Amino acid sequence: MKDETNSEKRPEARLAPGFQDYFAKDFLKREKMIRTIASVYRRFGYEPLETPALEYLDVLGKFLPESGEPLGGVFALRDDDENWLALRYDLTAPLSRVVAQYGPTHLPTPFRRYQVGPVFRRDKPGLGRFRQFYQCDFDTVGTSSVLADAETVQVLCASFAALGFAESDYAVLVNNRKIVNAALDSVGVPAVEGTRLAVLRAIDKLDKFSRGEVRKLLTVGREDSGDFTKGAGLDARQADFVLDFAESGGSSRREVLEALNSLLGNVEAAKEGLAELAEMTNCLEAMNLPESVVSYRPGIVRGLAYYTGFVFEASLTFEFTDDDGVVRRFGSVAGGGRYDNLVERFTGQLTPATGASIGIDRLLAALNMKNPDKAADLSGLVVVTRMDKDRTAEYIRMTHELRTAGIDAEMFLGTGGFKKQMRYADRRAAEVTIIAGSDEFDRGEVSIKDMLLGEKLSKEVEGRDEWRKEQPAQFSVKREEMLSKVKEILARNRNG
RNA sequence: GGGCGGAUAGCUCAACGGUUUAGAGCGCCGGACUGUGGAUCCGGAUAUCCGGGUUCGAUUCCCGGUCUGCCUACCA
Repeated sequence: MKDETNSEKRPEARLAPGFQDYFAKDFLKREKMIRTIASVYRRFGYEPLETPALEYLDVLGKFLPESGEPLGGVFALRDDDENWLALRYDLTAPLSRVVAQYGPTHLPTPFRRYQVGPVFRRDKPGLGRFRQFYQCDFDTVGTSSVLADAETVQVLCASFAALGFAESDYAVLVNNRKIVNAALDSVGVPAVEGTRLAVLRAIDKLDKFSRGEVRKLLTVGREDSGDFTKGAGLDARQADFVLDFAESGGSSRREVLEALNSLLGNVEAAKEGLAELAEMTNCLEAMNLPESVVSYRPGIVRGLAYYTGFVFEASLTFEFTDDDGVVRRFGSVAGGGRYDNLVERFTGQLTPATGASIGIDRLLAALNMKNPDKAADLSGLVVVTRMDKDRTAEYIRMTHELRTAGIDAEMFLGTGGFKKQMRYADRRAAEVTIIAGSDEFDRGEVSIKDMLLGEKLSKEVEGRDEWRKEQPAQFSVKREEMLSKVKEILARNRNG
C-alpha cells in the first residue's frame, strides 16, 4: 500500500513447511538428551562417526534406475559436474557407504558406530512429521551373531532408562523377518516382491485397523476416506493363516517361541529364524531384560524392505491428554533391525549388519511431559542491571567477578530505564538480578534479587505500594559478599 | 499421492441471510510509578491468505492457487 514496488519484492520471513527453529530452551534440552543417549551408546562400545549431510544420490540409492533422476522423497540437487547430490534421508545409507569405502583394512570388524544428526525427507509434513529431524543411530556391521541383535535391544532399553523413563513407560517389540517369510512361504504366498510387501504392510496395520479390515487389505483391497488400497490378493485360507500368525502371542517370550515352533516347526524355511529366536530368548534372559519390557510380536514387520532378520520397535506406552483433551499415546520412538545386504550394494560382498535408531523429536516431547526436568528449566543466568550509567565500570567488574566464578552473567546492554531492565531480566528468565544505585554504592553494598522467589511472592501482594515498599525476595549485602550470596540462591534453586 | 474440512490482530475466537468505523479476551507497547519483572487503572499499535469472477457493493457467494487440520496412502 505504502510502497508497492518494494513490498512486492520483499520476501516474507517464514519457515519452509516441515522445518523448525529451535530456541534456547528446546535446543538445550535436546542437546542434553542427545548427550545422555550418546553416552549410553559409548558405554556399550559404539564409536562416534560423522558424515556429511549431502551424498551422491547413487550412494544413497534413491534414484530411478533408467534416468538416474532422484526418487520422490529425497531432496536432491545437481552439482556443477551434473552429478546428483542429495540430502541423506537416514544415517544407515551413509554408514554402508563408509563400510564399503574404507573396508576391513581400515575399520575394525565388527564395526560398531553411533551417529547423531539431522536427516531430511521430502514428505508431506504433518503432525509430528518433519522434513528435517534428528536421529540417533547405532549399528554393528560385520557380524551375523544374534548376540549383536540382542545387544541392540539392550541398548534401546538402557537408553530409555538413562533418559529417566520407568520400565512401565516403554516397550520393545521383537520379531524376525525370516520367520515371517517362512510363514508366508508355508501357505503359498507368492514370493513376488509386490505381494510380499503388500502383505507385510497389511500386517503392520493390525494395531491400527480391526482384523476384518486388515483381512480386506490381504485379499481384495480396501476403500477408506476416498482412497482405494489394492489388496495383496491372498485367498481366504491364506489370509486367515497370516492373521493367525501375526496375532499369535503369549504371556512370555518362551510361550510365543513355543507357539511359533508348533505353528511352523515342520516348515523347513522357518528353522533358521526359529533357531535365532531361541538364541535371542536365551540372550535376553541373560541380560535380565524383563518380559514386561521386551516381548515378541510376530505381527511387527516395520515396512522397510531391507530388513532381513530381526526387527525391533520401541514405543512409549503411557497415555497422556493432549491440548484438546483427547487421550493419546506417543507410539513408536525407535526402530531397527538386521539388514544383511545393504553393503553388498557397493561391494558385492554379503555384509551382515544390525542396529537401531532413536528418533529424538518425539521422544523429547514425551520426556517433557513425563519427567519435566526442573534443572533444565533453570537458566542459571544472573543479570546485572545498570541503574546509574556513570558507574558502568563497577557493573563491569561485578559481571566479570560472577563470570570468573563460572556463573553465567550478563550486564544489561540495552537502553532504557530501570523498569525496562527488570523486565528484560524477567524475559531472560534470570534467576538473580543484581541491583546497585547510589543508595547501595554509598553503603558499599549491592542489592540482590531472587527472581524466582520474587515471582512467587508477587502473587500474594495486592497493591502497588506494598509491592514497591517491601521488595520481597530482595536484600542488600556488602559488596564482597555478592558472589557467595548469588551462589547460595543458585544452589537453592537447584536443590529445591 | 487421494478424500473431506478450515484460513479474520502475535495467540484464541466474534461479525444476522452481502453494504456503516470488522469487535473481544489474552499478549505487546506506553503512562499512572527519578529505583523494581507481579497486581490494578488509563491510553495505544496491529488483521480479513493470494489471484480471478459475480455484484452498485464481498471478510461473507463462486472458481483457481497457497498454507493448514483430520482421515487415507507412503515412509528408504
